[in-house]
Order: sequence, then C-alpha cells, then structure tokens
Amino acid sequence: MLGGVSEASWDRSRCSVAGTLGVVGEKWSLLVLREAFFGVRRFADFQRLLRIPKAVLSDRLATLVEQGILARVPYQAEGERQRHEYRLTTKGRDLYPTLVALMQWGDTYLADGPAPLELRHQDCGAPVHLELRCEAGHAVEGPRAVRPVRATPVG
Amino acid sequence: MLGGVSEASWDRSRCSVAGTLGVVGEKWSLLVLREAFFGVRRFADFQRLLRIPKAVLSDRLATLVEQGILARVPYQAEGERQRHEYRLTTKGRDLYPTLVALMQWGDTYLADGPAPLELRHQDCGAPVHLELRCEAGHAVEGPRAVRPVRATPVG
DNA sequence: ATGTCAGGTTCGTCAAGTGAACCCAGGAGT
DNA sequence: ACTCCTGGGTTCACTTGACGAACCTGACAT
Repeated sequence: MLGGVSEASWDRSRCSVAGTLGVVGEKWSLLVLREAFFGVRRFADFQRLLRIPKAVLSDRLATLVEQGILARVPYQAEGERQRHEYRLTTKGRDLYPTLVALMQWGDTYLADGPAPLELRHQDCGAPVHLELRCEAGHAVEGPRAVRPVRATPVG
Repeated sequence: MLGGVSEASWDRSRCSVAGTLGVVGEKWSLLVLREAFFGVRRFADFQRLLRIPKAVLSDRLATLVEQGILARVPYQAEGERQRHEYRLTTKGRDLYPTLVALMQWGDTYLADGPAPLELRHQDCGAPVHLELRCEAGHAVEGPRAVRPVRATPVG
C-alpha cells in the first residue's frame, strides 16, 4: 500500500503522529478543543457543554496550556471580578484540520442522517472540506497515491 | 471565532468528532492504523513495531474489525499454514486524512529537526499536504474563514 | 510424540477516569 | 462586618483501563 518506506526501518519513536497524540490524544482533549473552536472559553462552559468531570477538565486545560495550545488569559467583564479564560493560540488553531478530518469521517460513516453540522466558507458560502494535494496542485486520491520517504537518512 | 452556530444550541451528542473519537479515540487505535497504512498486517508485527501490550492490541484490533475499519482475512503463504491478517477496508482507508492531519501538526510543532517522514505524490514526487478548500475552489485559511451551520433545524 | 511458533487469553498490579463532596476567593447585599 | 452566591477549581472513594509476564492453543514440521 504505502510501503515505500521499508516497514521496520524508520524510527517510530519520533513519529509525528505519536507525538501529536501524546499531546492531544488523551480522552477529552480533542473535544475540549472542539468547543474552543466553537468559541467556548470558560471553565464552567466547557464543563456544562461537555459533561466532563471537573477534575479531568482541570487537568486537560492545564496540559493544553502547558503545551501552548490554549492560553490562560485574565479578563474582566464590566461589573464583574477578574476571571480568566482559555483561548486558542496559533498552535492550537492549527489543530483545526485534525478536528475537521475527524468530523468528515464521522459524517461519512457514523451519521444516521445528514451531517449534523456543515462547514461553509465565510466568503462564498460553499461547503468546505479537506483535500489532500501535492505542491504541483494535483489532487491526491488516497494513501495509495502517496509515497512516504524518510527525510533524514539513519545516522 | 467560529461561533456562527449559537454555542449551546446544537446537539453535541451526535457530533461527528465525538463519534469518530468513540471509534478510534482509544489509546493505540490510531497508531495501529498508522502501521496499517504502512502496510503492516499481522498481529506479531503490530506488536513488535508498536511495543504495545498484547492484550491491548488484541482488544484494539477486535474493535477496529467490529467497526469495519479493518478486515480480518485468512490467507495462506506457500508452505505455511493458514493465518489471518488485518487489512484496511475502504472505511479504514478514509481515515488517512486524519492521520495526515496529526502528522502535519506534529511536524510543525514537535519536530526537533526536519520532519521524520515526508509524503510525496506517487505520480509527480511533489510533497503532499492537507488543504481546507471550499467547493468553489477557494483555499480556506483557517477556522476564522469557516462558518458552521446546523444541517437540520432542531426538531 | 514432541517441538515450534503465531496468535492470542489470563492475571495481578498500577495508572487514569468518574461523580459527589468540599474548598476558596471576590464581589453583592444587608 | 458578616453572610450569600458563583466561578473555578481540589479531594476523595470507586471503577475502569493499561501494563507486562506468564500461560494457553492449534497448526504444522520433525
């Protein structure tokens, strides 16, 4: 299939998939980020919307902040005391394609009806989806059209 | 940010992100699939390459087969006894963008050097990457350029 | 019949997730 | 000054899941 890389030959320990999962692969992490992409910023809102145990939410937010995916910023609503909220950083925003990929797969294979949520281009209103493309501009149809190569020779 | 959908208004219980994570969100599942995309098919190879406990691997493979993401197919190498191997189905192959998304993020933010693995277009050799595009063909630059809409009104 | 080996299952232990209860700081009301 | 409320947590007892080592099983090969 995709076996251009001799299968046992490359260093799994520095694999970016594993690395990313090490950061956002724990239970709830990606759901917290989903809510963040919907604009949720406050502890109590995450908790209410996700029905996540407080202790777990506390831990996940701390991890995401530690990783630089969320930032814990103080703010003050008028007439209220100072609070802080959790905002996506650029690093966090760049996880958007991951969420979209999960969503698209779910829409295709798990929906018992039409997709519950559709993404539209802000500018033109057309539906948005993820595509695999090469830099020459060709659409890449799937894993079989891809050849993985080790960037650095073993050494 | 992305708050075109009033934030508390849509039904999280049927969210495709949550659904997909329910299927492939357990520890190891996506790493098993990563190996499957590299052409790994046999129990012992998954186990050796991932250093995953056998009991966990057994459970994850069973789940993935149950979900129709992998198929457990018998095969017989010449002079050997019948064995079975785990092959990606179409449903499984369609998780490729998810893996690529995780990989790209890791390459950007976690690598302490160049990306450990690069994906090239089989046909032209150019590097491959994921893009968010609308059906009108515009590149979508990020979450801010996307407006989520509920597909079905409440009811 | 005996051994080997892929492909598992079982078991005791340890880490992680869970919900309920509790805590704490900062205003607001009195 | 003192009490109440509320957001944002922590603590605790319990259950679930991950872990590694040991063990089992059903072909075949000898």
